Amino acid sequence: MKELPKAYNPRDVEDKWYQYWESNNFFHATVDKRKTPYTIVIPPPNITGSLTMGHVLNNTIQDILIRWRRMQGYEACWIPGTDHAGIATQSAVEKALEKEGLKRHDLGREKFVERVWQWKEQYGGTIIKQLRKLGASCDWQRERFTLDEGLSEAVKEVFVRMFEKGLIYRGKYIVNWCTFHQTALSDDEVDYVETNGNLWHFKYPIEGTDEFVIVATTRPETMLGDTAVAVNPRDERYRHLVGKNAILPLVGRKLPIIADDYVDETFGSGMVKVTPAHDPNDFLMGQRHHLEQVNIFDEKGYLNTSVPKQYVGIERFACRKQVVKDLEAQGYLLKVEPHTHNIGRCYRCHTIIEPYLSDQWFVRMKPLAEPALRVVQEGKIRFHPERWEKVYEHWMNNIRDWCISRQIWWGHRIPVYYASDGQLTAARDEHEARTKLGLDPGAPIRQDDDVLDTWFSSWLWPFSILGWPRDSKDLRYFNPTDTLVTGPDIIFFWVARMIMANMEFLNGEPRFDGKPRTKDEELVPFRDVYFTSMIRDLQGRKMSKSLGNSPDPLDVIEEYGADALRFTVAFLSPLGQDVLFSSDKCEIGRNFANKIWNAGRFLLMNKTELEGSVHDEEIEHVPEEHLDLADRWILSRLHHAVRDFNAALGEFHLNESSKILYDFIWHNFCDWYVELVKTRFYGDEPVDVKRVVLRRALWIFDRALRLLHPMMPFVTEELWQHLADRKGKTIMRAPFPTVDQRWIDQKTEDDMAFVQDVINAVRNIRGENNISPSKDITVQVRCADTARAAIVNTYGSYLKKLGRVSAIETLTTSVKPKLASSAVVNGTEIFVPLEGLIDLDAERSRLEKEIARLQQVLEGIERKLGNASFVERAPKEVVEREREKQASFKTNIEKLKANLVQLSS
RNA sequence: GGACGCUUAGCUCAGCUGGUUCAGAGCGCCGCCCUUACAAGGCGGAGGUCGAAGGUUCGAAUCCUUCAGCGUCCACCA
Repeated sequence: MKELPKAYNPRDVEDKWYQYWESNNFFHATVDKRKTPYTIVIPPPNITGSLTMGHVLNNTIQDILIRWRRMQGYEACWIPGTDHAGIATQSAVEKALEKEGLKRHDLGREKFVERVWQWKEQYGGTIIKQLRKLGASCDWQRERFTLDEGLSEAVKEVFVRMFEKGLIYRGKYIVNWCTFHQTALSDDEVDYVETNGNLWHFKYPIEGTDEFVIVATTRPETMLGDTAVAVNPRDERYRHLVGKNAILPLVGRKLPIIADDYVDETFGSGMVKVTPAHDPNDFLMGQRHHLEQVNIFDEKGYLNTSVPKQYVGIERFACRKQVVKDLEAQGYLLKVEPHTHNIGRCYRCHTIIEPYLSDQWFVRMKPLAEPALRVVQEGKIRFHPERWEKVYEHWMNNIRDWCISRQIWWGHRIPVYYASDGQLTAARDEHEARTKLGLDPGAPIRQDDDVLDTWFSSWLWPFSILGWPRDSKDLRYFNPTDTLVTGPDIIFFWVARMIMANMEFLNGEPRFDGKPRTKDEELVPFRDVYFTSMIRDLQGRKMSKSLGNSPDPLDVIEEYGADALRFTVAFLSPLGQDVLFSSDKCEIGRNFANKIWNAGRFLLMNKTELEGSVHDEEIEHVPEEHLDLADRWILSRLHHAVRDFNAALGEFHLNESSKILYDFIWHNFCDWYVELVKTRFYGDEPVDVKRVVLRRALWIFDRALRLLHPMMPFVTEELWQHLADRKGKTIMRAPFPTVDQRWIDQKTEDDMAFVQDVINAVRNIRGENNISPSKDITVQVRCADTARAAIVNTYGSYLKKLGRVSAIETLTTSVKPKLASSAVVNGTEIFVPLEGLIDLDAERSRLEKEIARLQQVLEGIERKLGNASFVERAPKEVVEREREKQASFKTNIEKLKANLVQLSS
C-alpha cells in the first residue's frame, strides 16, 4: 500500500469519487417494490443563477437526508432540475440583446424565444454543474426543466381542467404593473420599500356651493382618474355633503360624494379621493358604488388619451410635477407635508409598481386552499420548525385569487384560443380548441399572447416530473415524496401551491400498489417540509451580490474541500435560526476531515505493521474476543451515537446530528480509544490478540465512516476504500449502522468515566505544576472500594500511557505521602509524589481552589436539603440523590483538606 | 398596525418535556509540548449573577407576564 499523505487533501480525491459514483449509476433510483421509496424533489434553481451559499445549505441538507436514507435501505431518489424563471431569464436575455443594440420586439416573439433557448443551453446548467462539486447525489437521469415537454403537457392539462371546472377566469382587475417589464406581477413579486415622499393636500370645489372638499394624496397625478370623493358614513362633519358632487379641478369631471366604511375619519381631513383604476382599495370601493373607472396610463406608464390633452403622452412622474404645478397655479393646492410610506417596487428591476387596471387570468384559490390548509392542520404534512404552520394558516385563511398571466414571451403560453368572433376556450392544442369552438380546420384562430406565471409550472413540480398526466409507474411509486427542503421565503409562492396542486390534481390517481388512494393521506406532495436557515454574514446582513459579502461556494470548496463546507454548514445550522457564516468557519470541517484522515492513517499503518501482507477482506462483524474496558466502552458509545444521530436527523436537527458525530469520532474514538488501543499495540500481548484488537478498531472505524458519510461523502469514501478490498463497491450503498442495544452498557460507561477522571486528575496535576510531558512521574492511589481497586489494577496500563506515568503504587494504609500533589475522584485519592519538583504554594492554592469549588456545590446541596419544603415536596428520588451527593462531596472535601494539612506540615 | 423569532463566555452558538457538579461546545486567549495518526495536533488553564423587572414553584437559563434591543414575515391608511 502506498503511503497516504500526512494531511488530507480534498483536491486529490473529490472529483475522482464523484465521477466513480456517477458513472456507476449509484445515484439512480428505480421502482423497486421490495423497498420503501424515499423521495426528495429539488427546489429547482433558476437557470439565471449560479450557486450561492443558500443553495449550498439547502442542497447539502437534501444530500445528507438522501444519502442517509439510501444507506438505510430506502430506494432513495433525489430528483434535480431547473426553473425557467420567466421574468428573470427574459430580462437577462434582453440585457444581452441590448449590447447588440436590439430589443425583443426587433426580433419578434418566435426569434426571441429561440434566443432564450440558446441562452439557456449555454448558461442554464451552471448551478447543476456546481452541485456536483458539492457532492450532491442527485439522480441526474431524471433531471427536468420547468419548460420541457413533459411539464408543458402537465401545465396545459391543469389549465384546461381548471378552466373547465370554473377555477380559472379572466377579469379586469387592479394588478401590480411593472412599467419596465410591462407585465403584471403577483402580490408576492412586489417588494415594499419605505420611502420618504410627500403628502399633497388639495381642495376640490363642491358643485353649486362655495364649499370645498379637502383630500390628500401621495400620488397627485392619479387625480386625473378620480371618479368620486368618499367620507365615512358616521362622520357628522360631512354627512350633509353625501349625495352632492365635487368638481375635479383640471378635468372638470363631476365626482359624486359617497359614504363608505373604508374611510378612516381620523386620518387627514377624513375625505378621500377615489381613483378606482389606480388604487386597489379605491377599486373595491368603486365596485361597491358602481363608480366609473378611468384608466389614465398606458402600459409604459405614460398618460393616455383619457386625460386632458395637455397631459397626454407625459411620463407618470413628470405628470405628477405638472399636475401639482397646475393645481397650485389655480389655487387648489393647500399644503405639502413630508410623508413616509411604503412604495411597491418590482422585485426584479425595482421599478415603482403602478396599480393598473387590466385584463388578466386568475385562479380561484379558495376552493384549493381549504383542503390544503386541512392537511397541514391535521398533521399529514409537518413543518419544521413548526411555527411556520401558523404563517401558512394565516395566509391560507386570507388567500386571494392568483393572477397567473404575465405579459412576457418566455414561459408557458396560456392555452386559451380565440375565434375571430371573440369566443374563447382553453384547450390542450389548437385542434382541440377548434373542436371546442366549433371552428372549421381553416378558420382563423388565435392563441392568447400572454404566458403563465413561472410558479404555474413550479407548483406542479412534485408530480409533473414523475410523468403526470400520463400514467406512470414512477409517479405511483415516488409520489407522495417525503421531504421538501426549502427556504421559508417561498412558503406562499411555492410550498402552499404545491400542496394545493397535489391535492387537486392527483385526486383519483391510483397508487403504485394499484389500490385507490385514500382520501387526503396519499394526496399530499410531501410529508415533511424543512425550512432552512437564512445564511447571513458575520454582521448579520443578508448575503447579496451588491454588498459583495457572499463568498463563492466554489472558491470555498477549492480552499477547504466540499466535505469541510458541507459539515460546517450542517454544524452551524440550528433548526429555524439564521446562520452567520464566513468561509473561515470551514476550518471546523476541514480540521475534522483531517482528524478522521489521520485516524484512518494510524489504523492503516498498524494494519501494515501487524498483518504484514495486508488482509483486504471485509470485516463483517465486530470481533468479540479479548474485549477490554475500552472496547466495551467505545462500542457502547458507538451505539449511542447511532441512536442519537438517527433521532436528531429524523427531527431535522442538523447541527445536533453533526455534533454527535464530531464528539464521537473526535472526543471518544480519537482522544481516548485510539490512544488506549496503542497500549495494546505497543504492549506485550501476543500478536494474534493484537490483530483482533486491530480488526475491531478497523470495524469500529468503518462504522464511524458510514455514519459520517452522508455529511462528508468524499473523505469517508476515500478512507473506506483503503480499509479493505472494495473494488466496485461504494460506501454510499453500504448499510448504515444500526443500533444494537446489547452493546449499550451503563456500567461500562461508568467504569470508563472513573478511569478517565483519574487520568484527568493526573493530567491536571501535571499541567498545573508545569511538569514537562517528557518527565516520567509515579502515582500512588488509595481506592475508595475494591471495585475501583480492581479497575485500577486491571487498567493501570491506561493510566500509564495516557497519564505518562511510569509506575502505579496502590496504598493500603491511611498514611499520606509527603510532598505529593493530590486529587480525589469519587473518594479515590490520587497522589503524585513530586519531591524536588513541587511548588508548594502553587499546589496549596490549587487544592484550596478545588476545595472552594466543591464547597460551593456542597453548600448549594445543603441549602436544598435544609429547606423543609424541598424535602417534603420534591420527588423522593431527587431528595435521595441530593443526599448521596452531599455525602460524596463531604468525603472528597475532607480528604482534600487533610491533604492540604499534610502539605503544610 | 398585526404575527412570529432572537438576546447565554471576547466572538459564533448548544442547552428538547423545570431537578444527574447545568452553566456547556467551537473559535479566540494564556501556559506546557513537534510524545513514532494528526501543530489543521496533544495536554492543562482563565473567561458568563443565562437581555431587564416581576411572577409561578420546594426548585427557573428552561414555564408565565411586562419592558428594552435586534431580526423576519404579513398588511399597507389616502
